[in-house]
Formats: sequence, C-alpha cells, structure tokens
Amino acid sequence: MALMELKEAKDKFIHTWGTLSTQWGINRTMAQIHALLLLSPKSMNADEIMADLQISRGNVNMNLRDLMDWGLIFKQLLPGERKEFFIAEKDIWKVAKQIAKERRRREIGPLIEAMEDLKEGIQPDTEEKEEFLKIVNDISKVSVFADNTMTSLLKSDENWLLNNFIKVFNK
Amino acid sequence: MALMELKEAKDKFIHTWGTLSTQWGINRTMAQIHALLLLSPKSMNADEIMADLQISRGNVNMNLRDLMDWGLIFKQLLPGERKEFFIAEKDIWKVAKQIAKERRRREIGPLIEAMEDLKEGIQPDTEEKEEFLKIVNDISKVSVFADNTMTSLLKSDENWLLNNFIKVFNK
DNA sequence: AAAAACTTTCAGAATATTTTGAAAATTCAA
DNA sequence: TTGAATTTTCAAAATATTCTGAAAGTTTTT
Repeated sequence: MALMELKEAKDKFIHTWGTLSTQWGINRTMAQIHALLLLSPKSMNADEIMADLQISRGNVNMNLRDLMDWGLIFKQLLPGERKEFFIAEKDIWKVAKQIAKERRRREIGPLIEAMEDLKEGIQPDTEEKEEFLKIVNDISKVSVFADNTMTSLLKSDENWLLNNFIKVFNK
Repeated sequence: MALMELKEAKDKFIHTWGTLSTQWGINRTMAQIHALLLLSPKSMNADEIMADLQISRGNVNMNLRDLMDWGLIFKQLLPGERKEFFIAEKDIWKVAKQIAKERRRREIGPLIEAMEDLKEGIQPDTEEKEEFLKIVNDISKVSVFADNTMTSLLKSDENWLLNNFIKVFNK
C-alpha cells in the first residue's frame, strides 16, 4: 500500500476494525467507536463521536454502554465539564484479555450449562441413549477444557512465558 | 430438568446448538443441520434433513456446502443410491479443532494482514504517527501471539498434556 | 423552583441477513 | 442421446438486526 497521511490511516483503521468486527459477532458501530477512542489521544464526548462517525445520538449512547460492559472503555468526568467523556483502555494486552474473557463468558459458559442440563435429563438405559449421552459428555469435556485453557491463559501474565515455551517446543 | 425422552432431548440439543451458534457468529440453520447430523447414527440426505428441520431445499443445500467447507461433515456416496448422503465427524475433539482452526483463519488472519498494511503505509516521522504506529504494532503483536497460541494448541495432541500441566500449574 | 444542559429510551425506519422455491444446471440410467 | 432424478443457483420474500430521532428522564445551574 502506498504511503498515507495519518488521517487517512486512522480512517482506514476505524473502517477495518468495523468490518472485521462483524465476522467476530460484534456490532460494527460498537467496534468503530472503540477504534476511534483507541486512536484518540484525548477522551471524547458523545457529540464528538456523533460528528466524527456520522451516527445518531441514540446509537452512540447505546454502544458506549455496551463498550463499558465489555470493559473496553471508561467514563471520565472532566472538571468544569457537564458532558461525560469516554476514554479507551490503551494497553492492547489488557484489551485482548478483556475481549477473550467476555467471549469466554458468552460463548463457552452457556454451552457448558446446556450440556449439563441435557445430561441430567437422560437416563442411560438404552443403547441409543448411551450414544446420545456420549456425544453430550464429549462436548461437555471439550468445553470445560476450552474454558480452563482460556482461564489459565488469562489468569496471570506468567502465562506469556509458558506460551512462548509451548511455541518453541512445537517448532 | 425433569427426565426426558430421547427424541425430546435430541430436539433440545438441536435447538440449543442453533441458539448458541448465533452468539458465535455462525448461522443458525448451519448449526442445526450440524447438530442433527452429529446425533444421527446414519448418514442423511437432503430430503431427510428438509423434512426433519422443516426447511427449504435451497437452504439445506447451501448450509451443507458451508459445513463441508468448515470440514465438519462429509459427503458419502452410498452404493445403489442416486442421492448424496452426509455424515458428521463424530470425534468431538476433532470437531473442536476444526472449528477453532476455521475461526482462527477467519478472525485472526485478516486482522494481522490489515495491521501489516497500515504499518507499511505510515512513516514514523511525527510524534502523532509514532503513537498511531505503536497501537497498530501492539495489535499486530497480540494477534500474532494469539495466532501462534492457537496453532500450537491445534498442531498436535501432545498439547493436551502440556495444557493439563498449565492448568494444574495455575491452581 | 424553573430552566437549561445533557443522557437515556424506544417505536418505527432503514439495513442486513437468511430463507424460500422455482428455474437452470448437472448427473446418471437406459 | 434422451429424459428422469438430483443438485445448484439466485431473485424475491421473510426475518432479524441495527439505527434514528424525538420524547422522556435526569442532573446541574441559575
């Protein structure tokens, strides 16, 4: 790609972030607001975000709330300002951990629960039922494994080291 | 949950799989067909799937193709049968690996590429540009790390052991 | 206490995604 | 070959999601 001006590059970043996010199951606007705040050296208020991304007040409000739920941005009350300002977590490792944590909670948690429910409802008194329970149990095991793996990865930054070890080990 | 009959439990499984899949960014019908085939002891053809899930031929065809792309089901040509039959991979660990692989390809790959593009387009000749590049670089590093971690986890089943080690290590 | 500044809500509009089903394409048996 | 069986395609319909903007709610200032 040819050389770009900063403004152009920032716009491209925001646009890309928005596009990729949909593949992620994350709302495009939420991702764009996040990208905008990530790149902004200072915190921004709703009006600034509206103007910048050309979106409605309601949309901005709703997505700012979601971003706070995800733990990706924070409200900042500036002295002498009536308006609320928002600032993004800039430490990308923290951002990644936060996203992974939230996805684990949303994606793996419900799966484990659902499998437990199914296990309890079926008695393994026929061949067919045993086969069904085998699948449910296997999914249960794999999801618990995935959950544990995620938790381990997230729990402490020492895991950075362990993972580098794994990476080298598998070369 | 109260005791269920097998049919009821299978329906619940298919329904649950379909519901959870949307949170995953995976099409509901694709997930339901996958669940149906996972639970089916024998391979099924398009007409059987249409009848079972009450969906159109076009929808079945398209989602069977997607499931094959994901490597989750396989076409089976039965001797003496004109119709194509489909069977799911039943080894859940393989299924999980396949899903993780596909998501890695779809979610992490494009992110790494996009960040590389941005890096190349900007010269770090001002403070502002350096700050921008810092963020792009950090995202780059984190995504490459995530990509490597995934690859390691998927590369060989010896990792099961290593991961159990990590799990115990972090207790 | 009233008004101004600001934030939140939510019904309807806009947009995006998924599904249908009939027509076109393909495959296979005779 | 022909034509019956089967699969694939794709434009239009159905459904689901996201966005808007004005009204309602809240907080702060005067």
